[in-house]
Amino acid sequence: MLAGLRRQEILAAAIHVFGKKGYAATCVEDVARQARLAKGTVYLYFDSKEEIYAAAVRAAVERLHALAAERMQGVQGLRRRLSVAISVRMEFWDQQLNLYRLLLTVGREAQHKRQTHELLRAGHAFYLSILEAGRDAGEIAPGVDLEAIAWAILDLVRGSNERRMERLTRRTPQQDAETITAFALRQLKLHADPGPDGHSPEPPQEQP
Amino acid sequence: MLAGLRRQEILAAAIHVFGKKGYAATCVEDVARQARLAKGTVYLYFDSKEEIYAAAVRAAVERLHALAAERMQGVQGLRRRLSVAISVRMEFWDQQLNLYRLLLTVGREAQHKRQTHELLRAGHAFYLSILEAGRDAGEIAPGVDLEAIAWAILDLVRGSNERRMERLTRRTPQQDAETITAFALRQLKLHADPGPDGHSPEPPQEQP
Amino acid sequence: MLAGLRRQEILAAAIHVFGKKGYAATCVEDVARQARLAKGTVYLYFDSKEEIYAAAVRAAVERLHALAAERMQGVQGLRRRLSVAISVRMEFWDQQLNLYRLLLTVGREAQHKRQTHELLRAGHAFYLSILEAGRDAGEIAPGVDLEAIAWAILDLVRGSNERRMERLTRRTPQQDAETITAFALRQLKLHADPGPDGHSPEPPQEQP
Amino acid sequence: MLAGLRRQEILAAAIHVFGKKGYAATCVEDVARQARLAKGTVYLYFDSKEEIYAAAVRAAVERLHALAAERMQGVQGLRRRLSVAISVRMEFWDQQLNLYRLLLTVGREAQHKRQTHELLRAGHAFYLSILEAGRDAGEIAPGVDLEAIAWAILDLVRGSNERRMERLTRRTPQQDAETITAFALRQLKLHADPGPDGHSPEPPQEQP
DNA sequence: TATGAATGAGTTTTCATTCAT
DNA sequence: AATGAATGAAAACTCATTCAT
Repeated sequence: MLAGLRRQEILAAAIHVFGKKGYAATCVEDVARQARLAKGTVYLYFDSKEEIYAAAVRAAVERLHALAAERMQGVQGLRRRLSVAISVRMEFWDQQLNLYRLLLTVGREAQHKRQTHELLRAGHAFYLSILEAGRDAGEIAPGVDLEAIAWAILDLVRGSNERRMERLTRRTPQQDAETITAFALRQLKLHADPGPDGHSPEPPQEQP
Repeated sequence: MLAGLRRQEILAAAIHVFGKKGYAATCVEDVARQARLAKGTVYLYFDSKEEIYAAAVRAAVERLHALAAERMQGVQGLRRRLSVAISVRMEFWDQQLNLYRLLLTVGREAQHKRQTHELLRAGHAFYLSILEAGRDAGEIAPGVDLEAIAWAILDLVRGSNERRMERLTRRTPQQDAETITAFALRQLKLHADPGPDGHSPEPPQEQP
Repeated sequence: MLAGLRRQEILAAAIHVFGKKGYAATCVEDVARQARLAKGTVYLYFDSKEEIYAAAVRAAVERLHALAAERMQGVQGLRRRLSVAISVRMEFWDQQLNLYRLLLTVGREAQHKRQTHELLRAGHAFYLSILEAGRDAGEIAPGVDLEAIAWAILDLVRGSNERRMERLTRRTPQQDAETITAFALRQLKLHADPGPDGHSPEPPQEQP
Repeated sequence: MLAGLRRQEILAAAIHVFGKKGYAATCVEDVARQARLAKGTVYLYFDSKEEIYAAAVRAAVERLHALAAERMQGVQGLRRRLSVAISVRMEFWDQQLNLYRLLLTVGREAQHKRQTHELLRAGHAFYLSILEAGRDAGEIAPGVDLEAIAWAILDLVRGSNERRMERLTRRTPQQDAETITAFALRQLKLHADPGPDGHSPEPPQEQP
């Protein structure tokens, strides 16, 4: 039963070429060639080009969720949890820039809207749950609009990823993650924490 | 000689259908049908499908820049200028959601990268110039990373627009603009100003 | 009644552009532009693109026949008549290289075969009648295959014109006409005549 | 792997329909239909309609050159060599009248000029080399314009082929080849040779 | 008469999908 | 399971012809 393996190979190939040339500009033969298979073989594992795309997205999202869950294990405190949450998502997409690009392009075509919305909502829910846990633990004042902040984090993470993808920035995912975390904490009126190694990730910059 | 008018009609039709179905999924005949013209007629006014897209973007950008310049006229002070800058861009795109969608989708196709980058850079430069003017006027402390904040504003504006476009939010562009302005001011360590009508756009929310 | 004049102008324009770009590659608008008219106007004078071509050929052929008849007026003797006949046709086409090109290309398309055949037959008949008159006058021995020689003259004239048209030769129509006349006379077993200015157009070159 | 065979089939079909209707008037679907294939299949073997034409010409020319080289093998003496050279080319094209027609039509379209020139030059060079070998062997007097005679042979061969193609003559290629050879020899001031079977291919016809 | 905007049939080309081997 | 030749629907683009002004 190598069927599962073959599927993985094809998905990896699909992510690669879809991400590089875009969905419309990529033909199934490109995917097959990248997977070192014949065109017909791809159709033994997937019913259509469309399905390949859907499966690729689904697989990536599952891996992201698994990775995020794993990395969040045992991390305590709002500051630490938010920092890890932002870092893990940024680093994950940074490893998958081709797929990320794919999501951004293809995800807007009318036919893929639904799937893209799911993705966005899932990302939003992820950050929101962390923030809400912080509020429930009393770390955040009750009046703050956590929904808006969760969306803002999503927006900032996406923008950073995109600039990196388009080579409009030289910042590393780690640097961006720190900056975004600091931004978020400032919105939450929390002081930036001193960081794991005892010094602040960002100078206080307090006005006189 | 209604050539100019016809072009406008075709552009409007193109923005409509491109925005709805995406660039790749739309055929020139769809555009023609929307404009109540025959396929061939479209080619009397544009050399190619590609050129229609380019013209649509160009026209929108010019209108945006003209509108922004006009609305910024005579607005003084960092807080006011930033607020207007964010509002004008949000409202403009809110009027042009189909075109905005078009930019987001098509703009990622490899062939349109360059044009999209120009657009992003122009947006970034616009916000940055306002911030830098504020720093030069002594309204912002010198150590703040204005580049990062300009990018962040861009990201947040884009995210807001997109959520409105995808009906993931019920907030108005005005509400979002206020929130983003407040976010930005907080990053800049400025106090939110009292607003033109004498009450703060956002409660102080200071932590105890 | 300028209708006739307009037709002539359009035909001249058509010959120019058809000859330059070929029949298929030329669109009616090209013809109209060359004639400094609008596309629709051309259709007031001709029913179709096809008809323009037919009329252009017909007009040229009529002019050729008129010119040939005029130039042959009063020319006596086989040698002189053949020389003039070859010269006049070569020079005529040399003035009309674009139309000549047109005949060569378009004339082969299935739909124009009949017209092209007429043309070839007319050319053949023209040379043949001169040769036959020479034979009837006792200038040519009875056994010679005049039909074949008439075709040969046609072939050689066409080849010369074509090489000139394609710039594969630097010879003038006059030089080529002399050479072909000499070739023909040699086939007819007549000695080349001394020419109008008293010296032979070609050295005798008799074998020792 | 019948790819080579399919290509041949498509080329044969293309030569057939291009030759019949002309290049411009034939659409790729016509070629496909003649080859009993679907339109798309043709594009598996050729990149464009243009390439089909080019390949057809190339293939024919290669076959012609191979055939000519083979048939010239071991043939000695100017008379014999010239006779074989003319015969082989006439017979070859007589077998390929459709392709010949194609060359004549398409070859004049502006875009194919270069290829057609090559063809003409190659034909000219072929005859010229035979004539020059004859001169070098002392069989031809030095003053004769061999270039012009080589062009004349080309013109006459072409004319004969064309008349046969257009059914304007009933002569066989062999008959025409003999006549043209005799013409050529007469221009070269050589006596027509008695032929391989002991009788002259053409009655002496000497003038009294 | 003259115009040129509009039309839509026709052409080249691509590619997702099928299926005989 | 794997292949890749074959298919034909669909798309971009052209241009002869018409017709309202």
